Amino acid sequence: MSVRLTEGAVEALFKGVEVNNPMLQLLSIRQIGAPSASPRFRLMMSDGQHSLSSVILATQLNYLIEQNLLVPNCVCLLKKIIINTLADGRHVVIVMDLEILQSAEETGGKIGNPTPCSADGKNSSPKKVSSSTSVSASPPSAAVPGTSYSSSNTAFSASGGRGRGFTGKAPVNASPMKASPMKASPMKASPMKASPMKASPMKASPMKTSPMKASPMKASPMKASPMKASPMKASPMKASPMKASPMKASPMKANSASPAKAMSIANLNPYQSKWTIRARVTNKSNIRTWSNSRGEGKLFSFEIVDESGEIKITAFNNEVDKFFSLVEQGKVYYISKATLKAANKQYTTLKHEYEMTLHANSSIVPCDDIQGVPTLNCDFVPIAELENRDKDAIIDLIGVCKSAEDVSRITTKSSREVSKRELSLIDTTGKVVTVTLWGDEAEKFDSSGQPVVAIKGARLSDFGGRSLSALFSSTVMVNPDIPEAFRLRAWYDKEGYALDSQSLTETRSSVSGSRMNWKMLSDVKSESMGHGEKADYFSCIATVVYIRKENCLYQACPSADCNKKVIDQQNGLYRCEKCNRDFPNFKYRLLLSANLADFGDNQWVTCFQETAEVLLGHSAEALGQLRDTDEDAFDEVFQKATFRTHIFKNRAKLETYNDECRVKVTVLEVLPVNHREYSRRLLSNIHKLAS
DNA sequence: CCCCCCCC
Repeated sequence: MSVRLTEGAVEALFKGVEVNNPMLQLLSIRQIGAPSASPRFRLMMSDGQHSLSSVILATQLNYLIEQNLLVPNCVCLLKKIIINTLADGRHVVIVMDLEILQSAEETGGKIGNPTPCSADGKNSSPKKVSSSTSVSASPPSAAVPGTSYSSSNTAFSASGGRGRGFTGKAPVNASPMKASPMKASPMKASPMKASPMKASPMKASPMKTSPMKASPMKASPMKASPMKASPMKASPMKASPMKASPMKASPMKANSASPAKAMSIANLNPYQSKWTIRARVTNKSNIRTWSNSRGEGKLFSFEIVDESGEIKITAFNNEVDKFFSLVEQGKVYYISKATLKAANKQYTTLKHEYEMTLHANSSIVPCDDIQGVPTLNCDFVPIAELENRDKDAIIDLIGVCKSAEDVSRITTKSSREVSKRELSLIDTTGKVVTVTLWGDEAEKFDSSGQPVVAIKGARLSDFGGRSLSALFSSTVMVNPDIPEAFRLRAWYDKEGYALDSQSLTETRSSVSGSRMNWKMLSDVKSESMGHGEKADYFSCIATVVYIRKENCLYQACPSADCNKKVIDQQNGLYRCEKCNRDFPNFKYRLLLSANLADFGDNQWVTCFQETAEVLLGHSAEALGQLRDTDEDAFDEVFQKATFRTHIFKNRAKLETYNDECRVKVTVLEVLPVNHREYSRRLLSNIHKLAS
């Protein structure tokens, strides 16, 4: 079988015209520069008519040569190339990604009799281009911002383990090449595919991700106080990241010596130095110092985002002095003349192949034109879904901070002191998860008012089942100005707060701790609980067998701290004796009597407002409305709450009522039972009964 | 050129 080389492609490339997906034959390989751990290979490629020797293989493809996959006479599809223009006007083609479509054996020798392209005017009569790749040199002026390259198949498209969405540009395969000869080739099954990146990951998800990405976002990351002065504001993202501009569909485009105004982050690479990007700072670190055998110094780093992707930037020493105060979280800048190097995947949570280092000539200029520059790309994972995610996954999460611990100091294994604070976040899945904040973020966090908290890039741990930990690279936002946050706020205030929510994180303080004084209901009588001077506190796992719905609601004084029952004056006013005032309104409060049972006994208990709301799964206010408007629905609430099993934390105290002494049990907290705890208690009780 | 991501 034979493949068809892309006629005319070599001549086009020689002239600096980009060709999308040319199919070329490799004629020879030469190592250039000093031998090193990462050598450079120069290739001579042919289209059957001409040959071109100014072709350099990007080092990440060196393995193809080392493994003898890329050998003379094989036929390659160049899937991503970059054309660099040298000072003297010559062009160098960097091959970023290629696929070997036909082995040297299959090809069986040199195709045609190509003559070398050289600067001596050999190319004065451009040949007609083969139908498989229309070569048309667009004028440089046609370049648009962010598309200084023709797009290609797979290079730089999103892939990898990061769960969050990536608003990268869709890969546009503009190549008219249809049936890939590869399909028919026996090579297909072999590891000849040169692309180091997974193919076609883009179709996987950008659209299914949260609407946030398509929305303007005003966030207030805690770590950035300047944010308060300059709220992040972004114009809406293009609704469809999958849509390609006509420009990008152009199979070829002239490589401009003076690059277009803005390059996209996803296209940044070490092989081209003349670029400017326009991007928003999303995650600025503090200044850190280091001291090791190689020396000492200071640095800070930050991450930037544009509509194509994200990249990390680091500044050292002089550049720290120069740029630290200029670079503000949330602001947009033009950035140019920085060094690109391979990202150390061990340390980055971003997906970019490269990261950036600022140097003496680097330029960072604030940019007022923020049109189209997105803010954070978050792909929030529902809390219930965390159970199905792998340990160590990097997760974006949003939830209402139901509760938070006080900040505490811990000492790490390496004897460093650090502050930490644990938050309990809940979302509409009704599940709760513990998130740990560290350092400054832990100290500054204010949980008052149960704020909505969004975290980009937290790490999932399997501690206590499932829990999350903020990283240095995480961004924590309190009450971010995004639709998800508004939705969560409304949901929580309406119903979420009254949910008998279950935590994915089992902590000692919540349930399984030694602080729990576990009892069976029969112990209340047999141990004469509540008979002492002080009340007895105990916990049990029990099932609700009856809830008295009569008189469970009362009309209470509407003032904030008064829950006194009001007297209906029958004139539209309600009197609070305690406040000595008449009010035009009241609030509903719950005071519930329920009968709980376990295998040994049953017990009447009292639930006040908060515990009653959890038990019934509705707010007192909602129940009051329901009783007044829909009695069937009201009854159903009680039916649904009956025969449910929970953990009850209780207080037992002897009370005298109408000259009769009896133990009153008040429920202080209702917690969900998980299977593990249930089994543990069951075993413990069996032991107790047996002894 | 850093690379710390911690604790129960």
